[in-house]
Amino acid sequence: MKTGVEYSCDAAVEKLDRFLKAKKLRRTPERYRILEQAMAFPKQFVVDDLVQAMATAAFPVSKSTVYSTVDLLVEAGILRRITAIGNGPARYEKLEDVSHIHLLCEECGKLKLVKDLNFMAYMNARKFAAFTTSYYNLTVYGVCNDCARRIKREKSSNNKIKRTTK
Amino acid sequence: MKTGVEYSCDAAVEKLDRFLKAKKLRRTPERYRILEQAMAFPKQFVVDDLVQAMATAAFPVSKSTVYSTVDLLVEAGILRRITAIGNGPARYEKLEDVSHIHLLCEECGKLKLVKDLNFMAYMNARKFAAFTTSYYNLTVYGVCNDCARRIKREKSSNNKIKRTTK
DNA sequence: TTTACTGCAAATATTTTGCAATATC
DNA sequence: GATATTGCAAAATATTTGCAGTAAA
Repeated sequence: MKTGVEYSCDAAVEKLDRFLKAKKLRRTPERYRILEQAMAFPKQFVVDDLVQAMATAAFPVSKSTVYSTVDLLVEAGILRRITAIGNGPARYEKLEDVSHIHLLCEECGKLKLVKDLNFMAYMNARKFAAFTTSYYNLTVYGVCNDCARRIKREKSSNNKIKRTTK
Repeated sequence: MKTGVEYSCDAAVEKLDRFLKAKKLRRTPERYRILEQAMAFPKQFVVDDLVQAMATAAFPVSKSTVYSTVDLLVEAGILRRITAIGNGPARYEKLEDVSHIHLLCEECGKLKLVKDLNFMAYMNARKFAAFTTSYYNLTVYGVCNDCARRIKREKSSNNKIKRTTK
C-alpha cells in the first residue's frame, strides 16, 4: 500500500466515497487510482488493461487488487460488466455509457455508441410488471461497413482463384 | 459415433442443414441430437446442461463435442451466446427469443422475456449509419419483486438485531 | 478412400482463494 | 490496536487443442 494521494473530485469519486462509507469499507489509494484510470478509458476495457494503465501511471498494483476493485465499482453502480463476443476476459464499461445503443460488429468486435433520444425517452417511461428497472442496454449485432467491404473483397478474390484453377 | 438416426424436421433443423451443406461440413447424428436438445430448453442453458440432457436422452456425448456443436449453432444463427451475470460458464439461448425484451434480475439472475410490439416495430424500421443489423437485444437490469421483498425483509430484521444489541 | 468428427487427456485462459505482511480506521 | 486490504502463489473453473480411432461423404 502507498499513502499521501490526493483524490480528484468528480461524480464517480463521490459515488465511490458514498459507497465505501455506506458499506464501512476502506478508502485506499489503490481504489481511487484504479477508479481514475477506469474512468479515463474512452470505451470498454479488461482487467489487464487496467493493470497496465496503473503500471504506466507509476502506481503498479496486483491483478487481484484490480479484480476486487472492479467488483466494487460494479457494485457501486459505476461500471458495468459485460462479455459479449468470444471467450476473452470480462469487459467493463462506464455505466454512464450504458443507455446509448451499442452497435457491435460480429466480425471485428468493434463497438460504436449511438445516442437515440426517441429510444431513451421510450425506455425512461417504460414500466415492467413486478420488476424495478435500474438500467438497460440495447445492443445491436451486425456487421460494420469496413468488415462488409473486406468480406466482399475476400469473396471475389476466392472466385477468381476458383475460376483460374478450373 | 453412432448411426441410424432420423432427424426431426423443423425450421432450426433446416437451418442447420443449409448451414452444414454450405460449409461442406458433415451431418452427424451428434449435431442433430444436440440441436434437438438445445431447442427443447424453455430458456437459457449452459454447455453442461446440454451434456446432461444428452445423457438423459440416452445419447451421451463428450463435452468437447457439445462445445464445438454450440459454436456451429451460433455460427448458423440458431443460438446466441451470452454471459450476463457473474463468471459462470457461457449461456446460450435460441435466437428466436432474442428480440424479446430481457428482464434480468441482478439479485437472483432470473430472466424473464417480455414481448413489446412497439419496440420491435421501432427497431425493425431503425437503420444505423455504416452498419448492417443482423439482430438486436434489449436487456433491462434491475430487481424482481421477489428479491425486492426478500431484501426488505432482511433489512428490517438487521435493524431489529442492531436495536437489541445496543 | 479421404478427411472431418468424436472423445479423451493435456494445455491454456480466466478468475478466485488462502495467507502473510501492512495500511486504514 | 483491530481488522480490511494488498499481493503473491496456488487452486478452481471454463474452454481450447492435440491426437488416435472412427464415421460421413
